[in-house]
Amino acid sequence: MSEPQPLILVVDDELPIRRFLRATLQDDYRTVEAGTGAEALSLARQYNPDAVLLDLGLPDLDGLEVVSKLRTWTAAPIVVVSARGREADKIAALDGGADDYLTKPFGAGELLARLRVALRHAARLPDAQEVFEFGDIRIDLLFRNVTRAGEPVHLTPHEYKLLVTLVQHAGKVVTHNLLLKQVWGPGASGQTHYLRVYMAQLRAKLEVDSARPRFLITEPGVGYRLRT
Amino acid sequence: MSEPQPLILVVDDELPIRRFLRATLQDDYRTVEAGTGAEALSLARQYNPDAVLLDLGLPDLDGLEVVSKLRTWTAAPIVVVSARGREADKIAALDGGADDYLTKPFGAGELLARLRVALRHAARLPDAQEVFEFGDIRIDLLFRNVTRAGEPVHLTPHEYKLLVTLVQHAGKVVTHNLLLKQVWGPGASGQTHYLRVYMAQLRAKLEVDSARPRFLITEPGVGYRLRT
DNA sequence: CCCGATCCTGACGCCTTCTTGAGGACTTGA
DNA sequence: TCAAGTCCTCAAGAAGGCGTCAGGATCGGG
Repeated sequence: MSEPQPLILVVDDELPIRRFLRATLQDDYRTVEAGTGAEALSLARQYNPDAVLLDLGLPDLDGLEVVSKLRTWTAAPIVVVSARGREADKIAALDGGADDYLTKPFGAGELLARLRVALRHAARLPDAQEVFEFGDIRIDLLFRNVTRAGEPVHLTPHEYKLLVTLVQHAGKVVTHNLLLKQVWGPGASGQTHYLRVYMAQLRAKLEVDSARPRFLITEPGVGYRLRT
Repeated sequence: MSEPQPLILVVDDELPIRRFLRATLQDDYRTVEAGTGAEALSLARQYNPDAVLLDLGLPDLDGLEVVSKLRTWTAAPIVVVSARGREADKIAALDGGADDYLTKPFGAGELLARLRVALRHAARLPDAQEVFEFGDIRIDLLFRNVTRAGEPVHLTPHEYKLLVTLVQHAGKVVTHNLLLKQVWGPGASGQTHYLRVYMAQLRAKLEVDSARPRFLITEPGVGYRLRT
């Protein structure tokens, strides 16, 4: 059985360019096309593409916003295509979560090669798990849902990010600095007090006895760990 | 335990460019430099860098050959930097195993951003399992877990660092000064009493008979050794 | 503009960990 | 046998990390 062709979400508001991209990709990939940022986000949810080809110049949303919105729930590679060639634009996009940045005009061959690189990277990743369960806790990364014994648990943004970071390293010790960087961004290094406060809140919401946690384990002097 | 700066192998035969790259990288990374392909391969083996920055125009080997040779044994990201901007060159390099391709001239900011992308990808790859076992003791460096006969053993930060240092030189004698430097940092030189106290604690937690240690061996006047 | 949710910050007590010291055992060589 | 150096053990006080709580600042939606 041959593998199905990867699915690429193509996002561009100009029809001629979409046509060019479609023609370029059609031999090796299946494509889905969106003309606006909102449409892109909706189709991405719907089709869960293997990669996204994204033009930054969209009529409704800023391209960077699309990138960061996508990044909240998917690790699929995003290749940005843009007429803007300024270095600051490239840096913003790449640091914002894009995996590559191509400046128009570019050759079809280079686009395909860079797309192959992106898909190569994605293929090496372990399948991104979307649902985690431990005890009576259930975490759905796709829908940003957390339930305990079936009951929905409301988490604030920081609490949720903290939990996700722990979940993504399930079983391993996650150092204070890594947690701080993931949740509060770089520059929060050393503010371990944040972690104490938010871990306490997470425990209050998820643990039976927050004084004797079963899952959210403290590793003194090092960090925290999610026991599976 | 703070995370060390990533190590970048910089390969370019022109000294001024190497200097430029070094200056660009020096705030965020440690660098190793090579001027030829052969040197690059040898240094890569020796240092196992987190990423490689490679100029294709080398005096001895073809740049593509360096890429494919590296790819036979390492998955570290390779960012190609080249004066050749022809599309065919880019395609060949990217399909040959490079992860990105920058055409000179390029901005320092873009280089750094693309390097961050490359390292971000590498960080998501599954880590190599690092487990050491001797007797009924099992040490998992990745999970920071220590078990004895299957039962988890709780170690304080200093105890754990001390054990890790010994494990990393398993079988060999580790001098007092090296242990002190690794665990207590520079400036603790001469405080061998620390070692006595902490070795005693380790033995109490890991050995059957701490008076007759099977693994944590004293080398009088020199240091300690982990017998395997 | 107001209100609620969320985030930051500080204070406090508890507990673990680290440091330091003292005493005794062992080894080695004179 | 003695002396000197090195090592082990035990314990107590100091230091620092952690959990908890609550007040006030800040943010965002209505």
